[in-house]
Amino acid sequence: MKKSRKTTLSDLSKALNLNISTISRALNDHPKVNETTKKLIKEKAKELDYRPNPLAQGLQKQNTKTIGVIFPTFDTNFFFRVLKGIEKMMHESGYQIIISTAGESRIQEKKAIQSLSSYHVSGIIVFLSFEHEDPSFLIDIQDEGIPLLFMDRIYEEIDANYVISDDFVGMYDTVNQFISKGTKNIIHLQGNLQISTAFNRLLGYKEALLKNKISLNPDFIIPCQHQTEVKTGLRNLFSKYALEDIDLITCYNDYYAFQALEFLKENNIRIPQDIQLLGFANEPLSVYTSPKLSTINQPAEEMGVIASEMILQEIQHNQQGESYQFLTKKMSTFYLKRESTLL
Amino acid sequence: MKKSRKTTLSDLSKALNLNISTISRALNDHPKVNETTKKLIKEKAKELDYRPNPLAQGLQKQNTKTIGVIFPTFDTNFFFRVLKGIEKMMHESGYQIIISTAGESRIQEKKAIQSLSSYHVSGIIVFLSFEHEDPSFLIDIQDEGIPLLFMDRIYEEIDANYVISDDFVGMYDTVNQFISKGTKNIIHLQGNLQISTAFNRLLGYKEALLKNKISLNPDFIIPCQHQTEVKTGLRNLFSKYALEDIDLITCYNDYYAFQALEFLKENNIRIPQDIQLLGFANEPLSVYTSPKLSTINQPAEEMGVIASEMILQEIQHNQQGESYQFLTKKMSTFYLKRESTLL
DNA sequence: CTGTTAGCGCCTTCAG
DNA sequence: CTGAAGGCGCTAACAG
Repeated sequence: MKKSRKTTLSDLSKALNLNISTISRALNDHPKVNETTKKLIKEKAKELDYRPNPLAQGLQKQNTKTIGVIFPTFDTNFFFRVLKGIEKMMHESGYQIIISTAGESRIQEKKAIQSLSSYHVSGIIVFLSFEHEDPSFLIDIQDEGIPLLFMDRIYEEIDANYVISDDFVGMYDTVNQFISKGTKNIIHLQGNLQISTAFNRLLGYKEALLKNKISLNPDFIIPCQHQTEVKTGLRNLFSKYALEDIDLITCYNDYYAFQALEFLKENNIRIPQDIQLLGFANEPLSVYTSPKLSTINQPAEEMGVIASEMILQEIQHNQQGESYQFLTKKMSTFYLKRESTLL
Repeated sequence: MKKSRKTTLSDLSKALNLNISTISRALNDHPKVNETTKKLIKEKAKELDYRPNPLAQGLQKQNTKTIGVIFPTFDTNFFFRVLKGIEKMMHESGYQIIISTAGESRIQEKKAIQSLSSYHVSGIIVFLSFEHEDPSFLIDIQDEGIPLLFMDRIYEEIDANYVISDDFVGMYDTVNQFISKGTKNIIHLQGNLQISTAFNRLLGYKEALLKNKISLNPDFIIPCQHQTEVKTGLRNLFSKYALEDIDLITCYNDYYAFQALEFLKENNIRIPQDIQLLGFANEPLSVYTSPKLSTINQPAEEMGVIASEMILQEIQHNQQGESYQFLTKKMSTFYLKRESTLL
């Protein structure tokens, strides 16, 4: 039950009768170290299973090879897939990932980000869910030299890298396509508009109607703060409208669509014959429903990869003192027909 | 564009003309500090937005308030739910979470754990996926004073906390119950036996047959390394057996069951009238299939919570130099009838 | 109650 | 090419 300590540089230094700084240099492949001693040191290091202490390194260099990631919650699979992409890239580049979820309030969100910054992470990939009236705390973090990359949401005030999926275009194009093929009465199950993705998807829906000169029926936009409200919303709708009045239901996301699917099935409404149903996000489970859910694909994992590449780029540039030009990368979405739609 | 530095203790010290250690003590609520100066210091700290540097603290105290979590992969929703539980508890207790995925080889797995240990995390919650012939590296980490808690898998050689779901009993009880109600011919879609959960679920199946004196038909155990092999396996089975020869298909997990579901539907086999189907794990998506999947529930989020509580306990005991008695907590599973089974 | 000092493990000048 | 010394930010032991 020996509480063994990790071997440190000074352990090596003693073991080899060399100065600690020589050891340090050798291990960092400093050019001005004798090749033979370097080899000697490295061997000894391996023998004693030396592993540098990232805390000490971080304290010294003000930079740990660690990337922070902030999620609003672990609720949807989408984040999971993004994370997988991030994970892959970062580990390839030798970075650790430290994850924090922001919880349910903007105060917690702020705290989570600040806590990450105090860990001297090399950069933070941020999914923000709340509207921050005063985003200056984000700018403060950038000023401390920590690159921020925002996912899926744009802040006009903040100069940074952005990776977003094209929510607007995805919805717009798809609805447009349905209309042009004769679909008339289209519902939208709208998400929480505080969240920009919900806002943009709704916007895509509206614009597509507008473009086709279809007047907006307010009853056809059903606001749901959460997927649990979907069924009630639909019940209301159908208390006022007949089955024939509705052709297609579009949704803020796949989870909303799953709820709608259940509702329709419970009421013996056939999909897609009676009503078509369209999700958004292409969650992996959407292939398992029956009928299989048609949806709009979002390249989640790829978004993670791209985000990682971008923030790594920025980090590198900063380290070398070069200037860096921020980018906004829009990931394209596309309509994925399965069984819950006809077209 | 000022590259502002974070405010440190010595900044406060200068600003207030007080010794740095007084500042430190005041901020840590050390009893022997004058209440007025303490108040003064805290106000100044807030004013300058002082936040302690966890790297420095960690270096000093050999203990960061951080918990490492190792996952084999981000593939299944189960981990996600466990993570949610961990997340909740840890943030309540003021711990950060640092996540690492182990990747596809035992070498990477080892590296991931060691890397976490070098971060001086306060503890590590470990999902191991591979068989390690020489688990001494795990013991080394324990010797360094870092508590390890293993999830969902037991290592006889390693003294530690364990949280596992009762795979054996879950499968055993359920199959037993089906048999006692007259179900005869039961298939098991077996997972990769390297993984102990797969092994235990298979074992539960076998023992249930044994207990009821049903002889084991080797054709009825279909080994699948991965869910992608399920359909082929079933195709083979049905090339040899008729529909009437099979009453129930049990599965290593829900994903296997989803594949089986697809296969059965593709072949116009009715569920549950012709064949019943039983999953394992109660993945959230299992309610969205049709028919809805009957499964064996695993309390994923709760497992995360319990694991967190246990490792936090151990950490606390260690810090106070008390002795600590390791526990093995078995989370109970239960049969959850939905629509894909009759009983 | 407060100040002084040393050190956690590492890197980086500056000398030699 | 190698050694000595200082410091990153913080805490803890020892004085006063």
